[in-house]
Amino acid sequence: MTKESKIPNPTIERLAFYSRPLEALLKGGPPVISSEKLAGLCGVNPAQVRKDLAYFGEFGVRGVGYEIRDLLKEIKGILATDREWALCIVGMGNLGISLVENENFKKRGYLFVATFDSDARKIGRQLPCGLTIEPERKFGELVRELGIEIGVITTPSRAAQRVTEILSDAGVKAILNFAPIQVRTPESCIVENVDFSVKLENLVYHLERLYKGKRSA
Amino acid sequence: MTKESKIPNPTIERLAFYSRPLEALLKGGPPVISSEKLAGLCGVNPAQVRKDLAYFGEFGVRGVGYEIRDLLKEIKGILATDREWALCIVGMGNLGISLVENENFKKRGYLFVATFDSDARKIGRQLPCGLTIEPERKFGELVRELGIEIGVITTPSRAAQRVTEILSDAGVKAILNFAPIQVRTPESCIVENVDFSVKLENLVYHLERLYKGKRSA
DNA sequence: CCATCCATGTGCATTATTTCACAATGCTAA
DNA sequence: TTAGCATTGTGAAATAATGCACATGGATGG
Repeated sequence: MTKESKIPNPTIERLAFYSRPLEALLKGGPPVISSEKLAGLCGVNPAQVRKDLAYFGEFGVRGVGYEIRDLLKEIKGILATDREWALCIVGMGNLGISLVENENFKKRGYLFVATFDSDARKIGRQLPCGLTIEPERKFGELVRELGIEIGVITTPSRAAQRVTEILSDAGVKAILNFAPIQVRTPESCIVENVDFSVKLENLVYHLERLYKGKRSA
Repeated sequence: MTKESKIPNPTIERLAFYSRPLEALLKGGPPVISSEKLAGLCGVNPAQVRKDLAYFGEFGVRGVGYEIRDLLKEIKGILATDREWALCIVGMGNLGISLVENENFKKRGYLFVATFDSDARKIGRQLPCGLTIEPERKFGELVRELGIEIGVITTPSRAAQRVTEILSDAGVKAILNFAPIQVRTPESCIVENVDFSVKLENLVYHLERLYKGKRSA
């Protein structure tokens, strides 16, 4: 609306970040928050908070701060988390199941509406959440019928690329990939990767430096 | 060793990233890879690959490329993933269990050696991997006995800060936090956060822009 | 109605990161 | 032994992101 020409990617990530404490603050406490307070809660610089928000409009009142309820609504509007999204998930191992059963997703409007696996022994099994594990050949049909826009991949690495292709062929527009491999998608499909081990490797790198007394970053 | 003065954090993350395809390439194919090929596999710029590596030494041969086996060994040395690390995990819900049972961690030398929960009904339960769920009061004792350096938090948000403090008091030096909340630690303890919803929110933001025909970043 | 206060919104300097472009250099083959 | 080739390693330019510092402008109280 305002100057959405060139919005830094980190800004988008931080918006999601800001919404966490805001949600908590809704339930009690003052109805207004300053950029300084919010920044403190998120571990960032106050100017950063103001600049991030300013990309999308003027949500604050000078001399006062930001109305928490309004700000949250604005952020959700920006991120498009003010609506529900239909997800499917492929690969119903432990991780897949833990995601499907996770209440945080549902609470935020991310609804798993179909689960898939290639293992014949799993197909047809009913999950606690009520969904049944479907065979992969049903992708196309179910994606269309249920209006699935986002696919989550929790298969082993070796299956991830194949699954990505089947998903994007079926019309899925975005993929959240938990397999520790870089999957390729056509232009029409965007990907985010979540790789726990990368985070751990980050940690141990810094740990090791600490032990050696080398400070870096 | 070479010029470790000021290494960008993204570089560290990418090193972990590079190691994924390298591991796969070890099992077959030519023994040498060029920065261009590796970059292609990881979706980055070739110069980036070379520069990232150059922070730590000269691992390639001009006109030839990088010996895959050697390069992988170097990267593992840099990241300190050439040794085993003892982890504990707190919060044995679905997610916690899926992490403990995850083979990827073990394969990379991240060994869960203790699991904790505050729920009396879970304490004492034995997991498929052989570990028993311990009560939180045993933190101090077990962290010391088992040489635990890294703690993983998979509790609900409301417990995350408390658990962080108990962990760092017990002597844990690094924390991987899966709770969608920013935890504060003393200087002596470093944190990495993994927040799936943030990734999803990123995706839906971009999805929404796509639908509206607005290209950004 | 005006002066003061305070936190926002923002231009600009700074810092960080990426990418280019090319010199350096080991290999290969004649 | 030398020329040619291919790919690294790297200074310097370009791009991106952050943080400062202050002008701006609502709110409040006299």
